[in-house]
Amino acid sequence: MPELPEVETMVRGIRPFVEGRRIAEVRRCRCRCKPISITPSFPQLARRVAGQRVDQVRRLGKRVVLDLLRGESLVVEPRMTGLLLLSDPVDRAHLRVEWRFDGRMKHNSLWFWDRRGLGTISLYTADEIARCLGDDKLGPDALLMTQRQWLQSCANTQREIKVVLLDQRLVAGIGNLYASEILHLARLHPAVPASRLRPAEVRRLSRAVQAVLRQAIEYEGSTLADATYRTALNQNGRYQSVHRVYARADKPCGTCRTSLIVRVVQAQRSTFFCPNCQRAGSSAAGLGNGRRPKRGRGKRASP
DNA sequence: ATTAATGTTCAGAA
DNA sequence: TTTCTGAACATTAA
Repeated sequence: MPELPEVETMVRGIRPFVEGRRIAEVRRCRCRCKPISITPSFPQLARRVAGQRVDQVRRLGKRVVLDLLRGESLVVEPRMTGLLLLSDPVDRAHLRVEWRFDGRMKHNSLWFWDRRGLGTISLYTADEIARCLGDDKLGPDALLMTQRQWLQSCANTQREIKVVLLDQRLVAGIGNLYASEILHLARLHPAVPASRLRPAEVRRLSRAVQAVLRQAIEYEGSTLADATYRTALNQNGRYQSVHRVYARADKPCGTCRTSLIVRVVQAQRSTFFCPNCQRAGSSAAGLGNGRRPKRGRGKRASP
């Protein structure tokens, strides 16, 4: 499930073979699955993109953006099982779209592959990007979010911190897998209301976000048991070997070796955590500032 | 054979 | 305003 590290890995992988090149042709691959969502229609998109040169490849939250020299942008949203590939994939059954480039390099095509088909491809003008993916729809990138921004965002909502991490309007890039890993590293219980986190805890959270995402990028993302996620060159990610909690229900916690990892459901999605390392009440025992009840804001504002 | 589970986003409801 | 629910989809496991 491509989250920030996987999408960043896609961007870095395809960049050398895509930036600066001219798109000769866009083709829809024939597969018998239902067609994925393409905006505007595929023929229109293909016509507007053919002959255009790619200026820049970048990541916007969990999306890959190909800025074209003429000013429009292709936005690829992998969602659950979407991938960008440079090398001809083994499973051709779920290829969706191919971009062919002019010239000859080691790789001359870019494919969008998507087993479940929830992914989308859109061609946007600059206006449309601002409207559909602007600051009101997408929070700061998780790698750029400051401690101050975390403090502010956490103070503003009573929702459980795990659920908050998944809210792309608050912070862009974190998904279900990394949310669990981040909270484990930060030693925070996933069900704590965000507004109840103390400053020291928010600081741990902010640092854990950085640490987990950076290392996950270094390891080129997580390829789970179903082997869906692959890098652009069709390699496995390696961060799954670092996972402490995700998909490890009933296994011993690798950190404390005392408790078993627990799976709970929050907002209809699995959360994994260690009930020993991630206690609901106060943790941060050793750190100065031992206040606890203060964090008021508990009562509803009456209208 | 049916059913549940998987996770991201968005529309629409509470 | 804020938070919650279900639909979209393909595949696998129970």
